[in-house]
Formats: sequence, C-alpha cells, structure tokens
Amino acid sequence: MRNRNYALADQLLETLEEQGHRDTEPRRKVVAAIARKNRHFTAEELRGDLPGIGRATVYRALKLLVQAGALCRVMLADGALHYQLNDSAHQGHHHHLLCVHCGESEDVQGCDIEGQLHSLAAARQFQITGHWLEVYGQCYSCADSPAVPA
Amino acid sequence: MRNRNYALADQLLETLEEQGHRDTEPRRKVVAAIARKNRHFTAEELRGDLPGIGRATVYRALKLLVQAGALCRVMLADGALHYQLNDSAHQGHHHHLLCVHCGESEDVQGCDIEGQLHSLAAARQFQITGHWLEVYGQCYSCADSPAVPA
DNA sequence: CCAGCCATTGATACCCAGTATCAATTATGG
DNA sequence: CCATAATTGATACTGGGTATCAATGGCTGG
Repeated sequence: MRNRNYALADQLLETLEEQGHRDTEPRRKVVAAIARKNRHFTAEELRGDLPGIGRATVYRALKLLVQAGALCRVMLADGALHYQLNDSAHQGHHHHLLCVHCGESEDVQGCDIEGQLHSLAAARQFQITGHWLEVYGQCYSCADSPAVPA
Repeated sequence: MRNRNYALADQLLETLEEQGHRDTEPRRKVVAAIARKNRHFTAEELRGDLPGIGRATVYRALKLLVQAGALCRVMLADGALHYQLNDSAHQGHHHHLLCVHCGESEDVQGCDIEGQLHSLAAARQFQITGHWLEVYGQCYSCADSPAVPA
C-alpha cells in the first residue's frame, strides 16, 4: 500500500519531468499527497493536506497534472468540481459513473457518444470536436440505500 | 422583438409565481434583463445589466429559474458556467451543441445516452439516474474559421 | 382597506476555485 | 560553481455562490 503510493508519487513526478517541469520539494509533497488519496478530492481538500505549501503552488501542480493527463476533473451531481487520479488503464478519453450516494466513481471507456450524435450534428452542419459527459446514479454497494441521502 | 422580450419576461415571472414565488420589483427587473439576452450569459454579465439590484437577489433569481426549468446551466469548453434560456420547445431534458468559436449554442433532443450506457452500467450493477453532457465543436457559420480563435 | 405575517431584499461577510503579480528562492545545465 | 530560468509563496484580485440578518414590502384574512 505504502509502496504503491510511493511508486505512484514517483510516477506522477516523472510524468511532470517528462513534460519539462522541475523536480522540486513542494511539487514532491503535492504529488505525495495526491498519491495518498484513494478517492476524488477537491483542491481545498488537497490543500488541507499540505500546510506550508502555498495555495498557488497546489493549484499550479493540479493544473499541470491535468494537462499531463495524470489527473482528470470530475463534476459531481451537485456541481462540485473534484480531481481524480487517472490510473494507467484509463489515461485516454473516458467517463465516470458517479454514485450520488457514496461519491464513488468508476471509469467507463468505449462509449460512442459522438457517433450517436453524428447524424444529429450533421443535419445542422455542426462539426463535433469533443464532449464532456458525467453519468450519475447508484453503485452496487449503495443500491439498497435511499436514492439521495439526507 | 421588444414585444417578444416583453412577453418572455412576463412568462418567466409567471413561471416563478406558479412555483409560489412573489411578484416583486427586483425580480421583475431580473427577468426583464434575462429576456433581453439573446445568448447564454454569466451571472456577472447579468449583474452588470442590473445596477442597483443586490448581488444575492440576482443569484437567487437565477437559482429559482433553473429550478423551475426556465433556465439551464451550460458549461462552455473553457469551463465557464453560463445560463441559457430554455425556449418552450426545449424545456425537458436536452443537450447543447456548443460552438467553441462563436460561443453559439444549439439544443439537441432525443439523445439516448443512458440507453447507450445501459449495458456497460448493468455489467457493473450501476443504476443510472441521470447524466450531464455538453458537446463541443464548430457551428455552420464558423466552419471555415480556424478551430480555435487566437 | 388595513394590519400583520412572511417572503423577499440587499448589505455584508464568508467560502471555494482559480489566476495575476512579483520579489525571493532554488534546480539545473554549462 | 555560477548564471539563468523555473519555481515558489505572499498578496491581492476575479467570479460564482451561500449564510446572515435587519429592513422592506406583497399579499391575505379579517
């Protein structure tokens, strides 16, 4: 576990270095904190784990990691924006099944949304270049629970 | 034109009254300003049109109108959140084709995203209850322009 | 038609997400 | 080891949004 987080942190740092960014002490702490997260998190949550690290530094690191594809942004059903680690299996284009009950998220690949929309778009001569999709519902473990917790 | 906006403002006010909200002077000014918009807009843009109206009042009105289904929130490709009038033809569930060039938006109905995702979700015993989708690209008028304006 | 109740207002302050600025620091390549 | 360039972090700002609360004003029942 600790090993895996360790490796993950190193991997994130490596990703940044590959993009031409330096290996700095604050950066190391940020990626370590991210590696310790086992769930999606908000920027301020992460910042809470990093006292002594400047606000801007945390946000800059998040931005770089999103750009590098190591993190992705997830929009929860309530509109809150979270960050989530892209494990190596889901680096490319994918979507999330977000449980509105427990907040857990599962990755989904292989959707063909744009194909679906193609004929509609063609009729309006609209050229699709991308899309953003989040799917909300209840995961297996929450299936027996009330739809929306109090 | 002026007539249509006038009627639209009245219609929005009526919608609010149907939901049990009062017909007040500030509210009237807010819906009038919204009716004058012929494009999606940000909260602050709207506020700029309403000097003298309290910040909270504007945001409260926006929230009520979204809840009532008269407005919807649109996420642009750059992450900016805008509000857009739902014309009467598109009150229900729909999506947007958003032009990243001119910012124009077209409504799309009749998508079957959840049907698409059904088998994937079923395999994970995930019960879909909703989704959020925005589609980005270039509209007809912008087809000849560069993909992303400088 | 008026009183009173209650929704609403708007000022203020606050939270969260993110960016701009800029002087001080630090990693790194020559 | 030194110079240059990237990075940091403090500060302040923008923007979206909510909480609070005293004052106001719509509306309804008498």
